[in-house]
Amino acid sequence: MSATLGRALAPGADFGSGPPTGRTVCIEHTSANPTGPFHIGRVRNGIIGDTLARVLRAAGETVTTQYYVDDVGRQAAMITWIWSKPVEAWPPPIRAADPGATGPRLDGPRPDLDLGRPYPAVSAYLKEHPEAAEEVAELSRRLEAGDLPARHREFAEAILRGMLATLGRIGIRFDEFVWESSFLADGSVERVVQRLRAAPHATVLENGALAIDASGYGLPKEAPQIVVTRGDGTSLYVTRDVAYHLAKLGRFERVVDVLGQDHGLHARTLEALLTEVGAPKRPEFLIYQDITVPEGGRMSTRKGSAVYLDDLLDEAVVRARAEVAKRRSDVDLAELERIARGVANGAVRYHILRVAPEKAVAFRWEDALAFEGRSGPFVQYAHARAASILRKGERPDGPYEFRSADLSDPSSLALVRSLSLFPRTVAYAARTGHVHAVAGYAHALADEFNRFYERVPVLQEGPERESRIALVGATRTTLRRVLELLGVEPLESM
RNA sequence: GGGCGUGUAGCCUAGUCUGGAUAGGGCUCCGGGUUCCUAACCCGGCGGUCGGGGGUUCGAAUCCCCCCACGCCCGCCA
Repeated sequence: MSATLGRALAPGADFGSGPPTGRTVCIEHTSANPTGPFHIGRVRNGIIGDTLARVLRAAGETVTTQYYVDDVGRQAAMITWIWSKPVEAWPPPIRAADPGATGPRLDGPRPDLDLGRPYPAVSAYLKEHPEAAEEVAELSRRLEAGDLPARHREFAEAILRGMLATLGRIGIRFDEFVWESSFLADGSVERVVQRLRAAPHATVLENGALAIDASGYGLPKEAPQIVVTRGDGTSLYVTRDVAYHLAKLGRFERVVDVLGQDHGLHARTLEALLTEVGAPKRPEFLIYQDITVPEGGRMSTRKGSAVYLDDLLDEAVVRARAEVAKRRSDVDLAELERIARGVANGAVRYHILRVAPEKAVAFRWEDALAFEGRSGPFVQYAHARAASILRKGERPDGPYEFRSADLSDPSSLALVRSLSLFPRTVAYAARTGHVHAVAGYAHALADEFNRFYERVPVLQEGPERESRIALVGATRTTLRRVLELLGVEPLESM
């Protein structure tokens, strides 16, 4: 007991953190194409990736997060294709999707909405209009040749800016952005192609396309070959991804990619190509399953089944505001708003994190907005209770002193036991990538504290008072730490 | 057809890597709890063929084999 409490209460120490490993690790996550706002399906990637980064940092790793921006593919080409035309010249079906558009609006509060709005219509239109599709294909070829149209990068950056603002609402930020075009510009894609040409299983197809015979890599039988350049010599996405990964593998000791299950085959293809070019090591993949709609199927912007993160967060704030207003007549509007946002964001982040990544999640509003039970607000509430006791005990930040003998009742012992589990939980999550274990631990600790709270009158005058305050101090610190790992705001009151 | 993933009470979920005793939680539902540190809480109750069948083992949700269901992927797209 003394050891656990001592570590949890040590001033300045990060209870639960491991010593620095000296190891550098790159976590690539999210990497959504800049084509429009995030829906909740896409953002599972970011929430898992961001949390993994926090957990690995706590475990002592030196973490760099990267967002890989695809600015040279067909999707990027579609955005530039449509916005390079005067709006009056847009095909009517696309025009109909964004009737208010007058031209590319880059300086609005939501450039991802402004520029991404016509995207689904463009996508649909191209399927039925080969001549337009050919224009986009031609543009795509230009992009890949390094011939970027005047405002191309501007469009991509604007949409990305809007998307990142949304992610920022739930605490997701990136250390670095890596643009796919940079690997074409610096010649590294070309070097990859050269190496693959000389690789053990290289073959040239009838039309001149370069491929790798993948039969030895255990890939599906129907995909015996990995094509790395088209007949016209241009590279494919996976080829450019090899260049990106060689750069990452050369710079970081560990490389982790957070990928949706639909990219599972891509991951194995990438591994095969990295082996072919003689890469010294390989990336680790953290694969998560989709968030589906209750009726089944993935979220789709075009089908109208997508739930946007911003809308979810807005609704969460509305509901949280009502909850806070119900019980806090003592706070002003600004404070009420601050608490509501913290609760709302905590609920949404926790809802995604509570489930193992390999489980598919059927999105339901009432689940995502739950503030009770196994939820973010449940843990936040326990933290707020602890903080409140410490304020009233006039020991918000210590110093804390305890005698083990004062904490020999079952509730205190159980709480200490729960606290002692924190370091190994962090270590486990870091080792396995099972960040949901941290969410589970957070709930278990909050649960144990709530029981303690119910049974032990901490501030009651008596010989145990100081020790009990110390135990609450240790719990508050640990709850704060675990909430930070989850990216959920540790509210001082709610 | 092949590959990958998932299947645990009405619903959601932990545990499966590393086999161990009555399979933990949450939601819903029912019944309690507030002169006392925030009731977004606590206590009790209802509810389980751990997808099915074989096998290994003293012992299987967990390991092996077969099958079933669901999801995703199997482009010179990304």
